[in-house]
Amino acid sequence: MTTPTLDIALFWFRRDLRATDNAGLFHALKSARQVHCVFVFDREILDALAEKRDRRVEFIWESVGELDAALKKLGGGLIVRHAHAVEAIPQLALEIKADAVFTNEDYEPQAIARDLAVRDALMRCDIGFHTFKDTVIFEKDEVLTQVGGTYSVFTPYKNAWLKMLDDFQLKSYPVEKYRAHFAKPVSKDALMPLETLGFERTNLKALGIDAGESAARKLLTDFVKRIDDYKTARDFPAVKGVSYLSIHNRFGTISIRELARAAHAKSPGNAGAQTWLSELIWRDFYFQILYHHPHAAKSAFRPEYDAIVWPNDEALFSAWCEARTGYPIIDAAMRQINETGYMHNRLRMIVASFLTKDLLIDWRWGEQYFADNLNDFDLSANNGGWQWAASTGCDAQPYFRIFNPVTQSERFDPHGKFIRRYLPALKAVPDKFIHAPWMLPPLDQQACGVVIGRDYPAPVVDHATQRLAALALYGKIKGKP
DNA sequence: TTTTGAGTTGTTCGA
DNA sequence: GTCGAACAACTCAAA
Repeated sequence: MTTPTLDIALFWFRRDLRATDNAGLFHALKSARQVHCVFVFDREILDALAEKRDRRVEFIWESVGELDAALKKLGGGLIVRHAHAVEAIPQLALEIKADAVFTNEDYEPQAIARDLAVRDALMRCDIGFHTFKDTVIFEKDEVLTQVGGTYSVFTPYKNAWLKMLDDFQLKSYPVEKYRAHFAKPVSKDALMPLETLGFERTNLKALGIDAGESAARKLLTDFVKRIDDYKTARDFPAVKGVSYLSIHNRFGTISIRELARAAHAKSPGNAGAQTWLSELIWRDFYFQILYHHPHAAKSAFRPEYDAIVWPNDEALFSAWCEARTGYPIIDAAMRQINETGYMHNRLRMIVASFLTKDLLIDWRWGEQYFADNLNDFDLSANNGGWQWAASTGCDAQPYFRIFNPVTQSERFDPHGKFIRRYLPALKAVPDKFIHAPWMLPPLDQQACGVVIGRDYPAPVVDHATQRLAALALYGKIKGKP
């Protein structure tokens, strides 16, 4: 064991709410004789939330509670504050007479600005600020082309990523090894009730979404048993085929290295594990894309697509948001996000394609709706996904890839099991018509109690017509700078 | 420098 | 019902 070089350090938790395999925490404990831990409920972020019932805030609050308990078990504990992080961190660092603040790197534009401000404030007090890679396997400048450039196409990025992967990248950071270096927390800084933060309980528990490290590990254990089937099962929203770990990835209640280790261990010869690992690589990919191309957060990754003049019909947008487009797969998917804050990945693609290429609405409207409503919302992945669907992003495939909502529905929800779960009005519609109920002859509509236009909306647009309109819309900007 | 091969998740049309 | 071609042409990354 090395001798600590610092006396007192502060470790700042952000999107890494766990006490195991935590790179920054490990380095803080290794470097300092005494480490205090803090989590700040940042007013900068919380005050901007209009809705006071927010599953994400509740999830964080729950996870922080479990984190505090885990740290106490290790001999430490958590200082919890409700403040502006930019001021609170330097202030706390001074209070505890810290020599340095340690944290894990956050790559989002707003986080980068916040951390710069904190670094500056700390520097003025002669306090160090050290950040570590923890959120990703490979960060911004690690996976580069042969001439040192950054990748903007996924497949070569993935190949280079896999080539670089070794035991070092996958190793765990055993926090418990330096447990003797945890400082005892001060009792007045204990976790406050959710109400004190200005928030209320949501239906998180009722939805079966459990917060914290223990819940994440339980999900992983369960998923690893199903991972062999992942490659095909992941596309069917009515099937339990995916890991459901996205929210834990968002808040770091499980280490990305732990997930990659699980996938990598099974990867050779296991198509499911390979496919899932590939999803983790996508996550790294979009993190580095946004870091190197920050303009993509607000505009098209390929600037020429900013020239598209979106019709942006507000009534159609409302129909999309409120799950009354008349396309069952779209409406069921939108009900899923509205009721649970989650949407199956296949459905995210289908509704995104529908919003941009059938309703001809700016992808940023949809991106914002997802940002407001997804429990697992992550700027880089959400932005990358929307730009992919809108054909304005990294994907080099042509813009005429337009999902047919009926075909997708038939392929990925063949018996309408998912549709019926969220649209009980369509319960009695035969499988043959569940994907396009407007095709039901009027007498049959009467018979199964679903009169189109009365019990379920007529389609707000005609796909074939809108497809051509989308092609024309994108075609207009073709070849222009 | 030039060339070559390829690009997450698709759809439609016509044989 | 199944299958291959067309959708059009560009950019990326490596050879």
